[in-house]
Amino acid sequence: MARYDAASIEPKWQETWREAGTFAARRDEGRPKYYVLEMFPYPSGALHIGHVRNYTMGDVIARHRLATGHAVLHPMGWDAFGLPAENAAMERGVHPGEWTYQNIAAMKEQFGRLGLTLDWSREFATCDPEYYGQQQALFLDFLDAGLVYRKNAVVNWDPVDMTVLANEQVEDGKGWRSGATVERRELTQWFFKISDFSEELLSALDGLDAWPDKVKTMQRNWIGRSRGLQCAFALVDGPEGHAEIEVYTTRPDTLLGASFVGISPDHPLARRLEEDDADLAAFNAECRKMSTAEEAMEKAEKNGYDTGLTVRHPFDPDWELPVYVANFILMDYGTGAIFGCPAHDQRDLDFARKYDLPVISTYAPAMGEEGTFILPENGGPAYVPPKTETVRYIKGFAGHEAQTGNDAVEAAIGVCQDKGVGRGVTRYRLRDWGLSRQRYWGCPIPVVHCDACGVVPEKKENLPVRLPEDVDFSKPGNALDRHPTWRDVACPACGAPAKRETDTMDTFVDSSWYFARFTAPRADAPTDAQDAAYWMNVDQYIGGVEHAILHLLYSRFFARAMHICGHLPASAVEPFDALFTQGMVTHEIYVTRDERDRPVYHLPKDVEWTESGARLGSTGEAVEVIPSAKMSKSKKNVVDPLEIIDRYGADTARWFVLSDSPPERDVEWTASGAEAASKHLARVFRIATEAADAPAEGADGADQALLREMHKTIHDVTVGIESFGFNTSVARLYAFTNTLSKSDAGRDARMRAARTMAQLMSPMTPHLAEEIWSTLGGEGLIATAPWPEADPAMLVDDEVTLPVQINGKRRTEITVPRDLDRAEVERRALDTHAVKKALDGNPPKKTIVVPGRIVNVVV
RNA sequence: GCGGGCGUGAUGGAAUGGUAGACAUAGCAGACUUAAAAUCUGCGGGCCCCGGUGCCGUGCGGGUUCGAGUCCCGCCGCCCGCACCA
Repeated sequence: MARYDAASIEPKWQETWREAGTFAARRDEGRPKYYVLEMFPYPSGALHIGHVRNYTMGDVIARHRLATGHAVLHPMGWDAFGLPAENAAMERGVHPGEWTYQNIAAMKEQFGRLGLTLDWSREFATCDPEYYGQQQALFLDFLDAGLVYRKNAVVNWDPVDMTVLANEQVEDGKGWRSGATVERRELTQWFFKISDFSEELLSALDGLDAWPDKVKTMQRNWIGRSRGLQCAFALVDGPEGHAEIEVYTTRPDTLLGASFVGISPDHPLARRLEEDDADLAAFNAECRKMSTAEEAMEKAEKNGYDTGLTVRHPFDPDWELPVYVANFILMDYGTGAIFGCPAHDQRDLDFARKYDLPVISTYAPAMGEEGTFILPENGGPAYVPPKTETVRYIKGFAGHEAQTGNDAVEAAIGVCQDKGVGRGVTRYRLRDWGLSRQRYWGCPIPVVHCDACGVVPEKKENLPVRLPEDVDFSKPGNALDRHPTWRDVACPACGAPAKRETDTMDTFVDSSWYFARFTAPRADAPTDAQDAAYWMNVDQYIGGVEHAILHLLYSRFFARAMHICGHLPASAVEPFDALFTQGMVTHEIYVTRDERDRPVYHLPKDVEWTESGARLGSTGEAVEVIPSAKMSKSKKNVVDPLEIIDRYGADTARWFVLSDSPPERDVEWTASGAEAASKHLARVFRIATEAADAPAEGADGADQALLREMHKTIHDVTVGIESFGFNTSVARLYAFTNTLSKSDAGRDARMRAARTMAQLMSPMTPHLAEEIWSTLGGEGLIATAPWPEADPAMLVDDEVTLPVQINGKRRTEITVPRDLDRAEVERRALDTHAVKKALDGNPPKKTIVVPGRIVNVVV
């Protein structure tokens, strides 16, 4: 009897599939198409177990669809631009391109061992000039269509390294390399006009039925449509040209609770006032020494600076309110100015208490709902009920005394407009997408700056604008910008000497259309109309929930923009029909500190466990263990799946990552269990191949019992795969293995059951399945054999056991024919000893019979 | 801070509002074996006047329901995102 030997089986079948071209995607108008896509990886150089989980899930879907007769597109590529390559260049002196392509080669080899159904003929990396050249063509088309523009925006500036920092590179307000305090600096940058699509991107979410609700909710909140009032507070003795402050508020119903007006440190008035006020200039400078990350701003202590100016309340010219510059007001949102209503906003209340400003409630809980309510002016917290709740207005000026916040806001807007105080507006939180990056390793923005002509787009025939190879990474900053000659170019318009743009594109641009490029990866335009029409949309997109907002929103925008420019059909403006967000694989993090107390991360395989705790295997240095977090290259808490593949085979790794944890949930990686998965596959192989040696005649009824169980398994496993319940499919297959091993059925039934089991396992453990299939005389490749179908007649049992509850607690059970009518079920339940005893001769108060499920008797 | 999610035995987890703990891992006991490995069988939430038609039990506290792990409200803990990490 042959033993299960993954090391010999797996390469054999991989070779067979490769030679047969089993997984090459072909347009076939006679079949339904199915495009399954997992978010493509950053080529860190090492496949980690999170990748294995992610790509195995997609592979299960792809293999299942292949078996159900679909023309499947399952491509793979590399999200290859980005910071890590530049960091490697600075740390090790290796060129980012060389480093990246080496990593790609290494990872591709690792991918190859997993037995995935990938069509490698469509592979590309976003750093390939062929890809980013097409991306530059898209940029030029977007520019033509008015979807791109330039404006000033703030960046994190490291004054020592003289370079722009990513938010990730700012730690506690300091640059990660220099340790210098980071400042904000304004640069002219390129923007995509995603805000033009705010309403469209919001309302179209309603049609995405196969997206997780949580992702749609996050996107809705991110886009953040709000209805409010824009109105002006007239300045008393303001500087010239500053007659009033325009504010935006979503709570105009609280206008009579206003106690101050706050403006952003970047507000034009704040900038004007700091010219004459050194203290304010210092305050603003301090505010600008903050990371551009919104999170940092929200967490920072709320500070204000009293400008000494006052404004008049729009309803009462005698009511003057102080004007503060406040560090928590964003210039990017609304008008960069607010009025503060401390009674109904905790942040404003904290601010008012800090600067001794009045607190004026405009509403309080409705009559009869006061409970232990304390007015904020009497020391209570800010009263901020949901806008849907009915409250009682103390200082209302519009609508009823008792009304919901929503009604009050609309009424207030109406009254204000009638009075000529402001106007109702709809706003969105979503900001335009700044795509400029001051870095080398990205897609060059294909424009030229000419003294005479201004900003001139590069000619399409000159694309791609290639990155230069000879670059210097000995200094921080943009290596492209300091290249001696690359910038020098003739103006595409007038031919005079001009300078290339040295900013490159955000890597989110690269990943915002790769799914479309996969449909025609070698086309000499961004897409090919026929291929796009055939393959789009992505039927199933799979990736991490960490991409729930930015990547997915940007891709939705890009698909619309590409449609406007003629690169995608109208049917593809929502590019992902179904989305699944798989959980992350987490792992402990191991850290030591360098001489400047900065963290140095270590791979789990470099850490050894001794009695005295975790230590570095190489030096014995003690290692600090930080609790599990998302596996990331930067934290180095990654596990090498190759070790498992080397030891047990790819099928074991695949089986293991699919079992146990539900795919949408995070899973903590532990080494234990791989052994068990491997044993199980060996058992499956043995039980399946032994079926051929079974006696021709089985025990009475055993064939029928086995086949009945087989059909139930087909049903359950299929449902599991189609609903991303891979762990339950695996569990069901474990159970069926036990059934088969204990069965007394005859040879034919057992071989049939074993072949079916192999088919059901084939999406998860494809090599093992092929081996069993061929051993048991299956026809052709199991990869393309038609998926088994469950016979509905075999799924139902003749008798069912119903639990009988008394007052909701299970007390006994009855076994009845499946179709027994409700009244008879009730009669039999009431006839049980337990129920009769509980009733004690009295009639039941109520009896609930749920056919096929349960009986509940209320006494 | 704001937005979103998650929380069930020692462990991973199962459960259209209907028998909580399927399936598996670790563990324990047994069979086979000179022995080990492999394999097979069984046990497997807690408590107790422990074999009973017994009590408790799905992070904590309330609520809705004939019935709640599941729905609602309020907490606690952990995780993700916050626009220049990808």
